Amino acid sequence: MHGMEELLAHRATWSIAELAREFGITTRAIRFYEAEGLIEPERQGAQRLYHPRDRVRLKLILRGKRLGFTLAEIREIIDLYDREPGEAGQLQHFLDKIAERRADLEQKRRDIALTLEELSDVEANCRRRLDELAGPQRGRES
Amino acid sequence: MHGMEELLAHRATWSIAELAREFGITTRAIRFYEAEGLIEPERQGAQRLYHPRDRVRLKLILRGKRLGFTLAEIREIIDLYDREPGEAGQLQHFLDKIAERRADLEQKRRDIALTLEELSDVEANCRRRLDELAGPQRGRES
DNA sequence: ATTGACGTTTACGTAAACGTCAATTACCAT
DNA sequence: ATGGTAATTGACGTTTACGTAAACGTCAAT
Repeated sequence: MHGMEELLAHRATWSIAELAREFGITTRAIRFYEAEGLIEPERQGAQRLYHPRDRVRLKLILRGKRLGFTLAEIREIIDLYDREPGEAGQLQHFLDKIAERRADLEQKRRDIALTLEELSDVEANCRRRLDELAGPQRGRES
Repeated sequence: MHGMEELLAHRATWSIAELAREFGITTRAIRFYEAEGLIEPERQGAQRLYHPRDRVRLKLILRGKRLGFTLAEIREIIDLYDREPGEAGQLQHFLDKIAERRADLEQKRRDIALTLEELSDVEANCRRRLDELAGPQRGRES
């Protein structure tokens, strides 16, 4: 009944160590993402103070990483998310970027589907052989 | 009406340069994959000769890379594919490996779904603003 | 006053996945 | 025989994404 609030998202700010624990990464990594321009925490003197916005970005970064995007690509994606203004030309270029990302993601999705299918095949073979090893005590089972 | 057969998969063997062209990678990369134990082409003296099996593996490698797997992970996956024997303990350990891969892929799938949704939101906002820029010539449409 | 926990910057190290020469060698056509 | 083209190995360089260590500041508790 204590320490719960450290895990929940109610609080408005976090220290670097808290975020590191929460996301299972090192503080070094978090500072590195900042150096790469992916997050910009507030400063209280020398200390960094992370706001909900930074937490969200961290989540996006980690998700991007799971998908195999480079930090540069992740930055592009994040930039797509929170950009407000937009003259017509910019917006069109913007839509193009989105289309690129989407194509990439859909390729990945196809790749995943294929791999999952193949894994199912492999697994089926595997189980069949396991049955063959376990079963032959009594001829065969149906 | 010539050179077609280089693109098709009928032929039984390929040179390293042919495969490099076909898959859009460098010969250096192909040799590197071999050094990492991901493919083992036949040798004709000094030359390498690639068989259909090697082509398939190259495809798997590139697919794995698109999904952000490391070469070590890709090797594990490939090893899952073409392994014949199996004592019971091995087979179980094997099924565990498959389960791990599957979990990883399903996480990626969720990540992709989320990202695609968010991209759709961003795109919708973007189009709305484009309309706002183009539309106001005549009050508003609808 | 000191210890400990946490934070900071700066700098160098490292693993992965190739790229980029360089120096040879093999094969083919003229 | 002689280019020209394609292949080989080996060595070193490069980028990405941090890890690791050093050297120091800050603050609260003992």
